[in-house]
Amino acid sequence: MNHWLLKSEQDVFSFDDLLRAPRRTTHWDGVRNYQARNTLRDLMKMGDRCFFYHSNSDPTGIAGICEVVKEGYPDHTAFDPRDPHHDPKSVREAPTWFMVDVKAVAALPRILTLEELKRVKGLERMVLLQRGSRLSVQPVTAKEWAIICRHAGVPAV
DNA sequence: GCCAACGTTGGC
DNA sequence: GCCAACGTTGGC
Repeated sequence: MNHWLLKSEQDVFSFDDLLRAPRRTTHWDGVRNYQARNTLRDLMKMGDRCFFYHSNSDPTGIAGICEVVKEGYPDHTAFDPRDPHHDPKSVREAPTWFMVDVKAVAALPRILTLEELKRVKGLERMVLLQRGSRLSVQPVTAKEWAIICRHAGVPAV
């Protein structure tokens, strides 16, 4: 099983929004970056766990854990001219952009803020903490996952 | 293929 | 709101 981190702005779609969604599930649409697209399309597998991170928020940090419940499939919002994420270059016959479905597993007992994560030993090389890191879908190593779960006081599953 | 200009992300 | 870092676009 692999682990990932997904970024969302709290006031656009928060972890609480995911908890309130039907079946606590949503499709992770709107990603328009090729590296993140490759991860969504090729690497994220059923049951993989993801940290749900609030970027550009107050506070900024990891709010909860979710899991992949549907593997990569075309992001239909790219086909819709009225959608803010519309991309005319992506067509149904040859989609450019992909998404997965994720389901909420549990909120963390408290939000682990970015500031706090920066001080946790063992996370120095985490993608999230690298200078200028903007990837909205990114890998988390098994070690990093375990360290963060222990820090949050939740089982590392 | 280079690279300047531009738009976006996201921490602060 | 500012601005550094990054990815993409497009002229050449």
